[in-house]
Amino acid sequence: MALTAQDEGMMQRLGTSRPGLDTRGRILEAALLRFAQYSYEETKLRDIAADVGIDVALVHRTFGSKERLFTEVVTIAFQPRQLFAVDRGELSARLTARLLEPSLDQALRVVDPLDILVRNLLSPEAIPILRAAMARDVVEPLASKLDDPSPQRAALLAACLAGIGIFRHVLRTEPLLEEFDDHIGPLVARIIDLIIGDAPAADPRSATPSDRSHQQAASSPE
Amino acid sequence: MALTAQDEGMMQRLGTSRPGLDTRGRILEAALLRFAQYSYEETKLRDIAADVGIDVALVHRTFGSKERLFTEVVTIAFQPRQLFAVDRGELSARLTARLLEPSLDQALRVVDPLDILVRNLLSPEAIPILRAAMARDVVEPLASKLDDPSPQRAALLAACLAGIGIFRHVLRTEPLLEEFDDHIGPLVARIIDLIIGDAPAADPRSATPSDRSHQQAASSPE
DNA sequence: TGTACATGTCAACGACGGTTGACCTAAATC
DNA sequence: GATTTAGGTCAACCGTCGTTGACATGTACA
Repeated sequence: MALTAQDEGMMQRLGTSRPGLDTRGRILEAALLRFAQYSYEETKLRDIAADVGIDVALVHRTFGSKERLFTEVVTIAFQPRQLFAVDRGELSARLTARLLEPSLDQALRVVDPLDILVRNLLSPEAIPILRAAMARDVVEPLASKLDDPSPQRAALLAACLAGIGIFRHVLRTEPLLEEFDDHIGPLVARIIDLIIGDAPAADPRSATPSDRSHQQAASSPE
Repeated sequence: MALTAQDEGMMQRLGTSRPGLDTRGRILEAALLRFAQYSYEETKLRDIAADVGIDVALVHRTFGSKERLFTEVVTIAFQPRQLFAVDRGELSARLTARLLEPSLDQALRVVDPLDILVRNLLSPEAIPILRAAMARDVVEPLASKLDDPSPQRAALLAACLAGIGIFRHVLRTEPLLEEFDDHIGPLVARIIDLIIGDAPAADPRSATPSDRSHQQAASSPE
């Protein structure tokens, strides 16, 4: 993910306007980082252009519009990153580990779907794009790994993970800021396990104390 | 947007420039609804002004700036709504019920902290304001109700709830859109119970993230 | 060689939205 | 009655940002 030394070397070697030299790719790369770090509105084409070292107009015309650039970024970022390509047993460990990472890591320039999602979840123009990507690249593949094939659990899991990600990396809520310790880390893992957990047969009607109250709650408002 | 019949009646009854007639209050009310339904950037002072039936300039000058208006809105919305003023046993029911509500309900003019939070969580200018309100009005009072006095569980709970709220009301993720049914509703309640759940003593050390044995913990709080 | 096309730059347009200042009007005050 | 003052309008300012069009340059190809 460097763009730097090597690429610039190539730049010089190949001349400024060498056709193939993938300015497009470099724009995408820069955009990826920007959108993972800032919201849709915060991310300005001019900044991306500056990152790459070209003019805004070129950024714009290369992709047709900011929206289309974002769409490509999302598509790339949501590319099956094999985050889910593990046994169900390892899933919570994997996901917890991801959440544990100290921060959206621009130092390593690792861009994860979660980064993009978390940063842009509320931007009106980004929402439709993210919704589609979520369904296609997250909820569906995740659901297919669960005993319960319905997408609801998968969506619920994604929602909770995103919530935690937002509170940590965007809102920067104090108590969640530190490295998850022995106390909170396993709790997160348990939440994940609970959601992806055993068969849906978890018996909605009878058991948990929350059930009774849930019933009344459902019928009450209004 | 709303504030129609009754308000306009008052308007006429009292004359256009009746001093006390709390134009300020009406602005706040309109702003509350706007910010609960749209993001910070989406919410335009001009719209709020139109809602109230006055000029933008007045809205602006009444509060000094958009930011300060937002701050007041947040302060009001986060006012102890006694969402947490229940026994711990009822907490998950209460919170689940809140999440169950069909949508951010502008018809009933019920504005909840969750609405405001969920809509504005990513707006750069809103974040510092929300962070403060979260800590003061949510995490702290919530934490005080838990066995585990540390604010981490409370923050974690808030994060998950916000995530679910965002996916439902903002992203509008398909599988979470319908009313929570018997299947997913109790699951949410169990998640909540798990987080606020039993003593932190849940053995942090031994539990590997993928440890399955803790399912019961969810179903037997208290 | 000349023409086409890709790769760029530069300057400006145009919409939007928070903010500001001049001004108007009607109560309240002296 | 004159003056202050709060409540309010109107028009314009100003910065930002996606977007567009005119133009330059170099490589490819007939």
